[in-house]
Amino acid sequence: MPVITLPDGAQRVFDGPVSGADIAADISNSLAKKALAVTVDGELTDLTEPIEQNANVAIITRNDPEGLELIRHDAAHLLAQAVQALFPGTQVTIGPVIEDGFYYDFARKEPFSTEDFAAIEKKMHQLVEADLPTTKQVLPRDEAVALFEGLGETYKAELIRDLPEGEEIKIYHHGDWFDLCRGPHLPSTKHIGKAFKLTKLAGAYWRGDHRNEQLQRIYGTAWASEKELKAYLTRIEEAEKRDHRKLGKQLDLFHFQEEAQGSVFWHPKGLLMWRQLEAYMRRRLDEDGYDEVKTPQLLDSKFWEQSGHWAKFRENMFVVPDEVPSTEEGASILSGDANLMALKPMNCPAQVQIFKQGIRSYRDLPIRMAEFGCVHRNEPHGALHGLMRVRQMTQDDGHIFCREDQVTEETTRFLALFARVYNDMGLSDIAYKLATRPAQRAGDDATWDRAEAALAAALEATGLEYEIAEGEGAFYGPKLEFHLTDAIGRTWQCGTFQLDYVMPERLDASYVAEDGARERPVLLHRAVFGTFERFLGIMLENYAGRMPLWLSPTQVVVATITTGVNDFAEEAAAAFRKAGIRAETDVRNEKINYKVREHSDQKVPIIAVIGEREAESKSLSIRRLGSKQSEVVSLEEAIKTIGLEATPPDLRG
RNA sequence: GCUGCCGUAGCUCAGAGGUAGAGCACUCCCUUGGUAAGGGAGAGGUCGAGAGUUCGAUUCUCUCCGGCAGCACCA
Repeated sequence: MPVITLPDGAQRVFDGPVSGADIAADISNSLAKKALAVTVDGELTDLTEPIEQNANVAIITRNDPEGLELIRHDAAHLLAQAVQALFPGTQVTIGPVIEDGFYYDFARKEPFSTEDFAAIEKKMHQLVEADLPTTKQVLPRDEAVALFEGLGETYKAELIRDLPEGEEIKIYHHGDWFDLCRGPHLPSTKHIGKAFKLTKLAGAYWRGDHRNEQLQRIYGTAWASEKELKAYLTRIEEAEKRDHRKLGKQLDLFHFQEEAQGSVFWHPKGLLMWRQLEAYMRRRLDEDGYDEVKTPQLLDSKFWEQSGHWAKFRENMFVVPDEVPSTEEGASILSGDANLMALKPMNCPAQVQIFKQGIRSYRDLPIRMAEFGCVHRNEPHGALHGLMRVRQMTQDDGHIFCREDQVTEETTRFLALFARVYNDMGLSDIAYKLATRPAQRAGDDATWDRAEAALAAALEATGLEYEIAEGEGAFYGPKLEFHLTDAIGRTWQCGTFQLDYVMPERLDASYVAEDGARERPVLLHRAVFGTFERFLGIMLENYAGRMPLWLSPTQVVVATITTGVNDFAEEAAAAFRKAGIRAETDVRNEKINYKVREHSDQKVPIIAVIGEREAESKSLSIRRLGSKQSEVVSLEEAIKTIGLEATPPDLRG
């Protein structure tokens, strides 16, 4: 006699096992029609699954978040079903739900093309129309393997073999098509609805390993209603306009060209933003007890061998011989006797050399060393992505050398600095991750245990929510990663904080402890922005190019209405500049409408218009970006208020 | 690096087996106009590079280079 408790607290008693469908029907006819699945004591399950004991049950419809998940999951099956109907011989593999949609990975010799999408979608719609019922079948492992192997579905058979012992092997049928699946699923294909669309086609490695064969992945998006689908597509379209690569071109901030792929040509306006960020960060670091240093670009390979980077990353380093090759030898000199140097891919070994000069005492610690360090990494072609992933980048890098008993305090201190900076930048959507030991690593397990525990403890103390990124740590230590999201939802690691017991050992850094013994310092690698390149990319997308006043390359454009007032315009602009405000004039023989439009397109935050009236009274008509209003104020007043507003956040009173 | 798609004027894009087009931007002329495009004229292209097919290729085929999306990688 199961007692079913519904979300509103109401209870219903049934005299035997009861399914979600029965319960929905018991409540109302309309609910029975809308029901997609149920949660039983919080666990999502099929509508047909019998419930034999007392339970809290909620009926899931397409308007519930779980309902949307189901729609997407079923849409993935639908895609596979349609593809196998249209392209016989295609093998299915996996097809999970992802943010905003789903994908399915297929194995097929011939490539799919996005031109196939129309036909596939059409087939999918037909299958929805056909309203194929879903049925579940549980099979013994051997039979399941045999079933899929018999169909030539070797990937599925492999998946079944690898399922943990004791796990129920479930096959879901949609009409006469079926797939191995954990479930649950919608009652029938009709419930998927019409609000789906195939979006892109890409390669993906079987089981995420590049040594395996590559599959063809078809992505799709699916929603509870066509209205939501349309809203999603519009949202993506809008977001693409905020792409920092587009903004970089439109606003004349930077460019790339193939003679220096992955490296940025910074134009004057882009560099102005960079300079504001750099000056800001330098002030923050000064205030927080860092000593700024500058280390060489090219270092002997022996440092990289010592540090372990040579073994792990040589392929991704720019290596140069340290002598001028003669023409005949030139070609082979890299593999010859010449001593090898490398452009630094990171700053730590170089900064450690500064630490190692002279003898350090425990009294000197912590030493906080900072560097705006330009590094080069030969990233794979396919990895390059605008400012987000480049080959030459400048990190706001820093290394803290401290005693073990200072680790917690330094971590906390860094987290406070990080929070201050991101707050000043107006960035709040940050994901915190604790990246733990990777498979290939240096240092023994006891050291890793210690390092991971220390980082976790410091993080816990801050109360920040974080997720564990298993195996994602650096080869020398665990990391705290700070991820930000770009315009279309991709996430990028910006800041980082790494706890390292290995590098000091390898590079033989030590200090004299209280008892006179030599001790290894703990090395904390840290960056707040990460790199200026990526951080600027994130900022541009975050603000859609409308940067806060203090970061705007041009803060004010003084635009004239007639040439008769040009002198006053020049006078006003000069006065702005004298007050530290970045001002330009626009005295072209153009209409004011035209000028307003052009500077608005260029996202200039303030346009100061001068006509006869303003010139006479030594005033300006101030128009803010995004506003249609304008306000006439005296030149002195404008300088005062704009000057105040343009003050970097850390310098405001 | 892998898979798929793309590469035409400074920018955004159209085009087709027979010597290439638009809008904006640019230059010049007219216009002195009050808050998101005033008018006219002009200049601008080895159609990413190379090879092949063809009487003829920017268009078709192949190779390379670059870009985009995803995967893999990311000290």
